Amino acid sequence: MSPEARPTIADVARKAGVSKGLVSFALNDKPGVSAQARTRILDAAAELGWTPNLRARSLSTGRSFACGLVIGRSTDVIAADPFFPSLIAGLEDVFSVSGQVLVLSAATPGRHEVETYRGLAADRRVDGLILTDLRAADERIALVGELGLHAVTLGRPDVDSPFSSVSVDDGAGIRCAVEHLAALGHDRIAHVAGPDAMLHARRRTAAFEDAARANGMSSRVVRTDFSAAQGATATRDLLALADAPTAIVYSNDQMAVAGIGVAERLGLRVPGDLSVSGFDDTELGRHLRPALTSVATDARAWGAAAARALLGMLAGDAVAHIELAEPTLVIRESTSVSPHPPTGGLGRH
Amino acid sequence: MSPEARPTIADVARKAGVSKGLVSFALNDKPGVSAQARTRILDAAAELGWTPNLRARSLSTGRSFACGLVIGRSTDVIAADPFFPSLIAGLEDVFSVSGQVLVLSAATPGRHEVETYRGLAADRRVDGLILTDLRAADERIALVGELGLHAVTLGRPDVDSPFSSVSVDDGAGIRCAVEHLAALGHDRIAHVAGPDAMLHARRRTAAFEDAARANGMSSRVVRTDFSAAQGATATRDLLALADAPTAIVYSNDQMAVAGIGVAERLGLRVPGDLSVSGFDDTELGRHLRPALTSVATDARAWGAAAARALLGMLAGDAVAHIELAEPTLVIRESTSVSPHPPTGGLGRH
DNA sequence: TTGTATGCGTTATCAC
DNA sequence: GTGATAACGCATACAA
Repeated sequence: MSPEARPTIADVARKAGVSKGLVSFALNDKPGVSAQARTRILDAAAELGWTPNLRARSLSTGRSFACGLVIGRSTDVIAADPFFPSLIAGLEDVFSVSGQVLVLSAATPGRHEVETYRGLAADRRVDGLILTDLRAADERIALVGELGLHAVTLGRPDVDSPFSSVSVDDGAGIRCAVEHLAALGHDRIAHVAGPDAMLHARRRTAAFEDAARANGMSSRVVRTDFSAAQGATATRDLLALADAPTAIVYSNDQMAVAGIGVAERLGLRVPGDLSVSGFDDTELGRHLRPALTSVATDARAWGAAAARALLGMLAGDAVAHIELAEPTLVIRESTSVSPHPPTGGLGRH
Repeated sequence: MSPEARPTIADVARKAGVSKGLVSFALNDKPGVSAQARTRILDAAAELGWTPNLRARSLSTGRSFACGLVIGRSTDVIAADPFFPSLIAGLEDVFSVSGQVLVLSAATPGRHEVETYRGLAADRRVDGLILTDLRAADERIALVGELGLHAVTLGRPDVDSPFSSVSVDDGAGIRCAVEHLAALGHDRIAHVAGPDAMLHARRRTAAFEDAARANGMSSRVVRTDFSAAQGATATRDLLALADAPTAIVYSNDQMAVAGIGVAERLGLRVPGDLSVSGFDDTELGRHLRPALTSVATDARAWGAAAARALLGMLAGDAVAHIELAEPTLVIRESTSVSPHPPTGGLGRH
C-alpha cells in the first residue's frame, strides 16, 4: 500500500513473464538473452519506471560506486589552501557524470589518518581512493594495497606502487620562476618550501636548487608547513640575514602574500626591493597590489584526470602514468629587476 | 578458500548454534534473547572477529550511514572561498566519530543542482543533507522534503521548513563593523554584498542599512557574486563616485583584499583614505598589509553543530533551531579614523 | 536460452 | 519469553 514503493526487479520479471535473473542479464547487456525476451524485459522495465536499487546492487556486486579522498593535512591548512576545492571540483566534473560519488574524509582530532583509511576499507565505503600529498616512503601506498582498494596517486611515489598516477611537473614551474628571476638580474634568491616529508615539496626544492646553481645564483631554502603564518616567519628570518635575498620563490600563494606583508612592514618595497613569486596562481593573486607573479597549475584538470584514471583502474585498465601539461609562470607585478644587479648583469642595459 | 573471506552472521550463528536472526538481535541489544544465548553469541562473534557488512546492513535497514553536502555555487567561487573547507572540517569532526561518512557533490557543467539532489535521493546515497547558501524562497527545502530525505539548514529559511537549522547572526557581525566605522567618524559608507538571491547576503545587507541609518550615515550597497573579481569591480565603481565612501564593508575577505588592491592602484591609502573591513576572518587577512579588520565567524563550529543536528534528526529528535555564538569584529589595520570627519565628530578630539 | 540458488544483515511473522 | 524462518533486492555461478 505504500505509495513510495519502488518497483523491484521481481515486478519487472513478473510483468515480462521471465525470471529475475534474466531481467538482470537483459538490463546489463549480457549475452544469453534472446532479442525477443530482451525487448519484452526492457519494455516492462520502462513501463514500470524501474531503476535498480543501488544498495542491493552494491551488496551483490561488492562495489560501492563511490571513491574517496582522504585529506591528511591539518584542516586549518586546508582551509587556507585553494588547491583542494579546485581538485575536488575536477574530481566531481568526472564522477558526477559517471554515477560515482565522492566520499570525503578528513583526519580529525578524533580519528587519525591510518584509521581513516582502514575504516573506509573495512566498511567498503569506497571502491578506490585518490592519494594526494604524497610523502617520502609513503606507507599509505602499501596500506591501501593491502586493504584491497584501488587508488590513483597525485604524482609518482618514491616507492613501488601498483597504482596509476597523474603528475604535474611542478619542478618545471619552479625552474621557470628561477629563470625569470635570473633574467631580471637577481643573484641571491631563496625558496620558502613546504614540508620536507612531502614529495612535491622536495621536488620543488630540488628544482629550485638546480635552477639556481645552473644560473649561477646563490640560494637558500626554508621549510614550512605551507601555512601563511610559517610563510611570514620564514620571510622574516630570510630578510634578517646580512646577505638577505633579493627575490623569494614561495611554494604557494598564501605564503607569498604573507611574505609580501612582512617585507612591506620592514619598509621594503615589493618588487622594488624584493621580488616575490607564488605557486598555484590563486584567483586572489591577480587582485593584490602588487599583483602576484605565480606558477599556474591547473588543479581542476588534475582532479579530472585523476578521477578518469581511477575509473579506468576500476574498469580493469592497465596501470598508467599520466603526465599533465607543464605549469606556466604568470608574470605580474611582484617581480622586477634586482635592486643589486650583478656586475655585467642586466642592470647595465 | 579465499583468505580475504570475512566471517558472516551465518558463521557466527553456526558457531553459537543459533539462527541468524537471533545473532542480529543479540548484537543489536534487542530484547528476546536469553542471557545464556547472548553470551554464547557474543563470544562466537568475538572469536571469529565478526563485524557486520555495512552494505548488507544498508540494504536491510534502508539507511546509508552517509550524509551529503551539495555545493551549488560555481566551483570557481568555492575555490576562492575558505568557508567551505572550514565547514567541511567541522562536519568531519562529528561524522568521523559517529560512523557516518560525508558525500560531497558539486553542481558541475554536466549536472545541475536539482539533478544532483534527485540523484542522491534516487540512489539513497545519503540519509540526510546539509543545506547551505540558502536562497530566497528556496525550492530545495520542498524538494528535499519530497525526496524523503532529512536535512539541516545553515541559517533559517524564509519558507516553511520541516528541518532543523543552525544559525549564526551574521547581521550582528555587520552591525559591529558599521558601529566601529561610525565610532571612527565615517559618515559615508558602502557595502559590497553577495548575491541578492542568497538569504545571508540579504540579511547582511539589511543589517548594514539599518546600522548605517541608526548611526546617521549615508550608505550604498553594491551586489556581487562573492568573487574577488566582482569585489574589485564594485570597489572601482564606488570609488569613481563624486561622493565616494570613506569606508567599505565587504561581505567576505577575498573581496576586501581585491578592494584594497583597487584602492591602492587608484592612489588611495588604506586605511588613511579608505577604511576596509572583511568578513569570515580568513587566516590570510592577518598577514596582509594592512592587516584586515574582519568579522570572525566560526565556520568549523558551525559545521560541527550542523552535523550534530543532522545526526539528531536521523535519530528521531524533534526539530530544533540552534543559534550559535555571535560573530565578533576583529579590528586590525585596515580601518582607521575617517579622512573627512563630520562636523562635531570625533575628528576634533 | 532460461530458471534457480546463494550471498548479506535486519526484521516481520510465526512456532513453541 | 525464546527462538527459528523467510523475505527483502540485485547480481551471478550453476543447473536445466
